[in-house]
Amino acid sequence: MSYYVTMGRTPPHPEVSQFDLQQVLEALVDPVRRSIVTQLDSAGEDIKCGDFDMPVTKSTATHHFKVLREAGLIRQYYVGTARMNALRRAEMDEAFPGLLDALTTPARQPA
Amino acid sequence: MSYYVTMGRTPPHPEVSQFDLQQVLEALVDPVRRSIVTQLDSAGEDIKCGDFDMPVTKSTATHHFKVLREAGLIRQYYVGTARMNALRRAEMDEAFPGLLDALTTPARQPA
DNA sequence: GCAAAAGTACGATCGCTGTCAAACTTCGAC
DNA sequence: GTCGAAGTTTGACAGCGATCGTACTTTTGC
Repeated sequence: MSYYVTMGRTPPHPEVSQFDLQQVLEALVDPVRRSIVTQLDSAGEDIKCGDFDMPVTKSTATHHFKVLREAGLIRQYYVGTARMNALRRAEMDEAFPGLLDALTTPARQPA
Repeated sequence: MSYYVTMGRTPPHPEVSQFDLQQVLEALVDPVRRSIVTQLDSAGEDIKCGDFDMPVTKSTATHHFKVLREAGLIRQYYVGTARMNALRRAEMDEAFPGLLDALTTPARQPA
């Protein structure tokens, strides 16, 4: 367990300047992934992969986290064997003002 | 050419109370459809199907308009042989405040 | 060291959707 | 009425992406 090894397990994260609207929308259009974002937003704190409420297997969950991470929506880091997930709120707001607000705010009319 | 016939050609439109976020996002995730919405928004007036700048054939365009209409994003009506398209801005804002703003406002950071 | 826990990687399905071409319908103009 | 313009409908096709199971890796705790 060295610092180097830990870094080697840190996946790549895009910078704000690299955020792409198309990619972000493709990430958010999936209900499971949108639920992940919503849970992170309402929790207000980082959540480990295994602690989300999700109707899919672990391998599928890994896929969803990867899509969210590569779009810039979440930041992932390890704590022991657990992978923590943090919502990149401020950075998303900087790139796409109002977008996350519109999606995390409960809708007015719809059922 | 009677009033009845004209009505018979009017396609069904959902009411605001029936708008569904999932459906709206699925409509807006497609670049061609998002471009349609953007063009309507910046034009500020109704546009006929044939007057949009689109990289697809007519039959594909028909499909895209249908998806947008069924999601509640546009309202369609006939004027002669031309089918006009109106952005349902106010109704969308009522159902999902800030969503269209976030998508029609040019992004800050991204390329 | 070893086993268990937590995720990841890889292949394989499988359904959905964006696309087109071709045939058809509707309306307006002449 | 005939013709052209404008869209629609239908069927086919291709590619993508969500899903799962299985095998693998990494770390912690004993």
